[in-house]
Amino acid sequence: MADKYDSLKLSNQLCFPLYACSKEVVRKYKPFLDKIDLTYTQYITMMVMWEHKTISVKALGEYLYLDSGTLTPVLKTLEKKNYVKRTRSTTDERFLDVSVTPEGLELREKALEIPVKMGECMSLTPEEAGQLYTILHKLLTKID
Amino acid sequence: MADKYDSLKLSNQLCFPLYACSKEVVRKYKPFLDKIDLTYTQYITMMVMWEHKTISVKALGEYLYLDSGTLTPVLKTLEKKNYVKRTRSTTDERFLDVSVTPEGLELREKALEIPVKMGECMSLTPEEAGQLYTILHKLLTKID
DNA sequence: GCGAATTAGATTGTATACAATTTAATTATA
DNA sequence: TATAATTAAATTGTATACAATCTAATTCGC
Repeated sequence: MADKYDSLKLSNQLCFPLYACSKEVVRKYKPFLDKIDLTYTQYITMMVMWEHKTISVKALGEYLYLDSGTLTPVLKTLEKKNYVKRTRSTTDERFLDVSVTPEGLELREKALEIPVKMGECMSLTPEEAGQLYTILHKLLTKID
Repeated sequence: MADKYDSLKLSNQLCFPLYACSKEVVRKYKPFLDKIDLTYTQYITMMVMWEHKTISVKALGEYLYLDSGTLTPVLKTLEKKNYVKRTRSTTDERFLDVSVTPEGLELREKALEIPVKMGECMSLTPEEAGQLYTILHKLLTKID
């Protein structure tokens, strides 16, 4: 029953389940993230902030695969919530330094349960999780 | 060097590479999709239309994991481009039937090269592609 | 050292996503 | 069968994403 359009079937795509899975997993985070009043994008931004304390928007964007068009409004929102501070770099004024605030660091404690809860939702064996991790990282580094 | 915050590191997340990969792959489609003047969301919608010819918005949303809030504007755009037609169902007027037009079917020919080109970009071995496919489908079905 | 090229971030415009609500049609039930 | 409950789309509001452009600061080439 093969025909020349088989490659255009949704069920034969690799990209589509990637896209759909990503959305569904992010959606799955929502109830947990609601508890600490963060969106998923704000959450991954805070993850970088917790690890680096101070970082430029450019470097942040490289970690998160996001550009300033996305990050600027996200960082302004996080600043309004008092989780980060934005200051122009003194050595090179083109750079904007983002720093986590004490309130931002406190949030880290409340966020600790999130990876645990999410792991429980994902019902993958450790082998599958490992394979998925390896393949996704290969894709991420090899794609451009 | 393990500390209690390790699980909150971006590099230890499984969801983040999923999210980042999905975005990067969709971005990779752009040059190919630009040639046929479709966005990625419009493209996957047309993929379902090519296969089903006529389908309700509800069924379309189940295939694509999208709700009417997303699909209504996408379908209106595709209708404006003359690729689909939207008609209220006569048997149950709550349903909206979406049908592919002759112009929409013509587009299928031009889209044929897209999965080929994308496959070349993705640099995964057949084993990896198979594993990824299997794991993503498991995740998609098991997550809710 | 100075004009050109580059760079970082902000802005603008377009297109998703999705939760929550609304509207209209259909079905279930007392 | 009249009303309540349910259902499918559309609408509203908020938050991304990202390409393209803009602005200001810095660096490069001569």
